[in-house]
Amino acid sequence: MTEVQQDLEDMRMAATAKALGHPARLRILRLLARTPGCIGGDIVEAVGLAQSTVSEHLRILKDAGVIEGQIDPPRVCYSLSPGALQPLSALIEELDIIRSESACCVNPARAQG
Amino acid sequence: MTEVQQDLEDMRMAATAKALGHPARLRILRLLARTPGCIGGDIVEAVGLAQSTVSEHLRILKDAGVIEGQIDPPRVCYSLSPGALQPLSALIEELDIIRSESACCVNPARAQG
DNA sequence: ATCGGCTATCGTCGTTTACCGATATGTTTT
DNA sequence: AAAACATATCGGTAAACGACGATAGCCGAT
Repeated sequence: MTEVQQDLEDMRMAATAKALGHPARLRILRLLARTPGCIGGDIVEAVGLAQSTVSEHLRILKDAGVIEGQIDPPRVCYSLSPGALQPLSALIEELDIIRSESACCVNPARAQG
Repeated sequence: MTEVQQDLEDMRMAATAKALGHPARLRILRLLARTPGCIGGDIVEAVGLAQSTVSEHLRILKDAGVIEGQIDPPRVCYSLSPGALQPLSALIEELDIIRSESACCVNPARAQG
């Protein structure tokens, strides 16, 4: 992977992580994961914020590709985008693997100092 | 788990996700994972930002508990905090599991509509 | 005691976020 | 056509973020 590709990848993953970076949005995601059918204003009630604020959080999640909305007038049915968080999950795993393959942080030359 | 505990948990996880929500910080994490010894200004060079900016990113990562810094004068040796990202990883997995256990988003009553 | 290298903090600036109430949009029902 | 409903967007405000240069703090070396 070239440097530029890596940068783009980083930007996308950072955007995904950023979308998860708010308690209300995590709450929304949990709610969507567990609620099978179309829910509407239920989300508003569940998170305890104004409707416009919740709508904004939903937009952020949608822009990040974490959720999808399908129109079902007069509602919009939101649901998790399957696999959208996979890259982030993979990164976490990757960091752990790389780390454990490398020596500990402490420089060997200093480890005895 | 009580509602309040869940909220606290959400706040912590959101804070972790937020810390990952910037390309420069992902870059730093990858660098730290792969670099065995103590690196210092190398990080500054690698991310291509001002030293003060990088220091700020490091502080954010440290505050979120994602990395640790151990003093090795006149440097500070940063390294990944093992397991710090595990809760986030677990959440992602949890969302996927819950989702796949539930019916699809579409309300059955409307699926044929 | 001073110098030099490394990291942290401060002050600043412009941008973005979070939140809300109010309003607009779009769709079904009456 | 109008009413009812759900969601999106707008306008505004306060706070947080990202970036930088300048400067302060720390410690080893001279």
